[in-house]
Amino acid sequence: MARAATTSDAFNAVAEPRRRDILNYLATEERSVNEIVNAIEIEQPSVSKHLKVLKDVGLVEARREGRQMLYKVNATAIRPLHEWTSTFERLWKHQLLRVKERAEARSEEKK
Amino acid sequence: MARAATTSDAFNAVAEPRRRDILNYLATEERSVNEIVNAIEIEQPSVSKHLKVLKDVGLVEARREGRQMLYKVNATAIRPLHEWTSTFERLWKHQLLRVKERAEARSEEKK
DNA sequence: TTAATATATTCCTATATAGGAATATGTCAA
DNA sequence: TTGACATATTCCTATATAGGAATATATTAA
Repeated sequence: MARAATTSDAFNAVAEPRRRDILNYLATEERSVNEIVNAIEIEQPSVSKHLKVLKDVGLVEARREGRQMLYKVNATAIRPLHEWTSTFERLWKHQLLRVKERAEARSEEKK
Repeated sequence: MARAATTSDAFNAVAEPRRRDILNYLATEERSVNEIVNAIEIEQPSVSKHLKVLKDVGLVEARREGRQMLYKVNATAIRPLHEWTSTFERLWKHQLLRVKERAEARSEEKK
């Protein structure tokens, strides 16, 4: 079996760094394909293909305006990712706390 | 060009659902490979391979104890993912707020 | 040493890309 | 209609899996 399709869910779609670049760029505003092409440095066909993947998993929405297609982020589709990572937040806070404690213990020893 | 390696970063490693299953299972406690195999329903060689990927990107740490290898989550490696998704939090809260507002406007019309 | 247990690795194959090149489709203006 | 602009699609190929099967390695106990 091969890897799951990039369009199988937001996790897979977002694994590709270029697609995260696109989402980051769209975070502030709705943009046309050409604006994306100019902002990120990728060929237009590649951008269109990435946008298709993002659209398939609901991470972006598109609407036509004249000759242009305007894309914007559908942030709610990113939420499951955020929520999954949140279940580990308690753990890394705990981890970082222990790192800090150890550092303090070490500086205490030196006194 | 093919897709980036699963070991290229946490985003790619975590795209595979089985690996998220493993991380979820390890979230509560350090576990041996066999415990993982029994908990998740995957063949042992597959589990070992997934663990290798997770270890390569620093998502888990391993230590030997007798014949067993004990794995635990390194939660700090999940943090970049959490942080990236957080940049969109403002957006989905805004989106959900507007959905709510529209619903309220509709129910107001009906009165 | 040998056997048993625990885990890792290798070999195999079907499958799915990502990007480049070329081309198709869609929309507007003259 | 025709040309120009904007975007999408198709075709191609190198590459990287994920899982199954078989086997290798490591560790302990007898």
